[in-house]
Amino acid sequence: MAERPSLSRNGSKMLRRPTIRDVAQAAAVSPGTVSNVLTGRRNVDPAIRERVLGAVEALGYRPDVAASSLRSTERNVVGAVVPELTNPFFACLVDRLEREARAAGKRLLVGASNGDPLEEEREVAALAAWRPAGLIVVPCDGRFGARRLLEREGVPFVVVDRPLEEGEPVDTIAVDNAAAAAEAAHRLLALGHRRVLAIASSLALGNMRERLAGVEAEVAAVDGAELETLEAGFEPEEITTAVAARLAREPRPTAVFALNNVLTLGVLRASADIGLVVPDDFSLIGFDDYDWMEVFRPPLTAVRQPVPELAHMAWQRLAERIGPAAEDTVAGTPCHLRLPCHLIWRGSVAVPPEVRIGSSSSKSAAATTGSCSS
Amino acid sequence: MAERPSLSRNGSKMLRRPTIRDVAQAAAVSPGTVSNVLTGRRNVDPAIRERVLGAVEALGYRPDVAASSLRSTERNVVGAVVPELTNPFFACLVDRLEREARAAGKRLLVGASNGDPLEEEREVAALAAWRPAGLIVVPCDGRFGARRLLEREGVPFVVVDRPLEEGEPVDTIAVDNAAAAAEAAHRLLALGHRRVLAIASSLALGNMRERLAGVEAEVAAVDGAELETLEAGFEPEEITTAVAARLAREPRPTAVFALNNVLTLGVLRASADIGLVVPDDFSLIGFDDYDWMEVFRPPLTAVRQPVPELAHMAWQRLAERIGPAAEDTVAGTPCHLRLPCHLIWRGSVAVPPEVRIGSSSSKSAAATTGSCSS
DNA sequence: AAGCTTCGTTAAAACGATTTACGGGAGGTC
DNA sequence: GACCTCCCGTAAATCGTTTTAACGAAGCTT
Repeated sequence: MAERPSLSRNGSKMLRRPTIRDVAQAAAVSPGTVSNVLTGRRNVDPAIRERVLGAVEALGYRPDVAASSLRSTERNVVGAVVPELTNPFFACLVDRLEREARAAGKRLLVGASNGDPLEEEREVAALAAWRPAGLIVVPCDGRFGARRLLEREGVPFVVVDRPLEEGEPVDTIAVDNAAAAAEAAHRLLALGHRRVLAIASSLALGNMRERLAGVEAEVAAVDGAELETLEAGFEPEEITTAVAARLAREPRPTAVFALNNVLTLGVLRASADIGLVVPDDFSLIGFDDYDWMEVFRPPLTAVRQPVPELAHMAWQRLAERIGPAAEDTVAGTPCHLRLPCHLIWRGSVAVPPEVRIGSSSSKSAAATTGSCSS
Repeated sequence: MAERPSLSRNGSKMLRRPTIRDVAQAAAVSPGTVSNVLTGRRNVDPAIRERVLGAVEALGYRPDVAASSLRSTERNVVGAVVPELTNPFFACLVDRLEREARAAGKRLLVGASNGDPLEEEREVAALAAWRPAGLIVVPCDGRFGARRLLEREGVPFVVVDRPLEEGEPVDTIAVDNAAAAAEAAHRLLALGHRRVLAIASSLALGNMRERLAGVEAEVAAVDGAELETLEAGFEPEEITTAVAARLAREPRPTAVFALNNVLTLGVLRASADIGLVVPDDFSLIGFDDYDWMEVFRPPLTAVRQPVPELAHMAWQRLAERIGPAAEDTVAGTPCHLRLPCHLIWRGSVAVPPEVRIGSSSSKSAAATTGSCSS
């Protein structure tokens, strides 16, 4: 029971942080009782509880997270790995996950893979070392090699936004990419567009493949309609040049569908570079909707993803996996949840020139109701 | 030395995660030696080191972070608290800080205060419980009440982006708000603008006050020039209505300076709502520059902040505070670093109508070189 | 060759909390 | 009143790692 007033280097008197033993001593109880008061695991006499809380307050005691999580069976962190923090879609996702975590009394540990499977694996491994309750991952390719590690280590995880390759028995929370893309394509076709260009980042991504499939199905159903696909990559510059190169070439598509927010921006940049005007020279729909798209001129038609719901459902699913007896009840039934998107109809889509000549109707397309059929 | 093969609930054979003792046993050395190999704190015989690393690999051993940071003197996390994760400015900051942390072998723990000083304090307290090496904070008001807690607890911290109230001996890394705002204002005045509206979120924020001061100084130096200030808040809706209300009233300013990215968006929304056109009805400059502003029509003139440098300097400063003998060498000299911004001149600023009538020069302002004088 | 330093390994203590096992007192039943 | 149960507080064990202290071997000096 030796005293340890521990001086700091500069000699000033700086008491070390109070431990649970200090609190126990101040309240004249045992450390175990203090723990019981703070964690609430066992009942404690009200008078004693007050004394303990008083001592906690007086000393400014705050439990050491490392010590707590070392001994405790309770896991108090959840990891999240996303391709990039600066992409507003992922930023929003992380923000919502952080709120979910806080509401559950846990801390969210975020990691970025920067689109590199190797970094992703490193990040997943690093997070696994924290003994997290689970991981929420947006994989940067359809393989998600790091899943082996998680399975070996017994860490529950949920995949968000980007479905893995077919047949993987993995919990997946995503939007209904095919339906949302199909609805957008359907509207374009209905207006008379026959040359549609769909721009994806990479076909290695499940969400991109699904969106393309949705568009493809609609285009195939319309006689004389042609779908062209462009794989434009991830970096702004490469996207811009790739898109500009295509748009400068005849025959130019009458409608362009940018399959994520970075691509939408790339299309706008390319379009500006080569002097094309939306929607006069081509119509534009983007997957992902952001504030600035509403005030853009023309206002951009876009598919809005329900990111908060995505985060909520991912969290909920992970909670099920974590909960007591999780293995018995939900192990055999990996869920593949699909949330409906919402098509926001604005002014960046017009009737194509061919139709425009034939009919005398107004140039800009009339907005019909744009709710997404789930 | 009892065996513990620990079965999981569903009865499948699942060995517990290997510990350092397992590795030690497999390599026929003591746990201390394994630790020395992995942390590199002490020299280990090459042959033994190979044996240990082999055992680590074979068992898939990964040190438990909680146990490690409980015992170690080394602090392996750094906390970051920002007002909101979804604001691209903070998202970018967090992204860069995360990279800095990773490069330093630490993990960044991010927390959001959502603009609420109480939440901020809770978040800071929560992060302090992790025994972080330090904290990087963007406070949500000029008081930063949570600093008491940090000082009491002895946690080093650096304030970023928003300087505290005068006279606070606190490390602060920010941009040169006054100079950047002054340069922008100077350019507006030089074009002939005399009614300037500066829109801030809240005057409780140090960065806003500095930016206003920069504008004010320039306006005061020009005869007949008037500066009007609007405090528009933080939420998109309130900003939009406040700005719209002002812009609908005569006399309308000929130039608007939105003092952050959210405000810029608010101005654009308000402008669209009441049917005004930039730059015909008023010129617009925004603090903060983002990708979409370049492709906007008209392209938005903006002040670009050096966020990566901001993050780098903040990290570096924190490292100094953390490093050995930090108290002796740097304690008495809180630094107030100011990084230069860059004015990106685009098409959203025009010559005001008064001048336009008088002269026969082109309507849109000619772009002169726009580098920011530090 | 004795004595001293240096180097590398090990056993054991320590970090700060939670959990377990135990024990004493109160209350209830027969 | 004996006996059993329940409740609640305490002491001690424990989590998995790092650090400290001790120790033997090897190298160097004189």
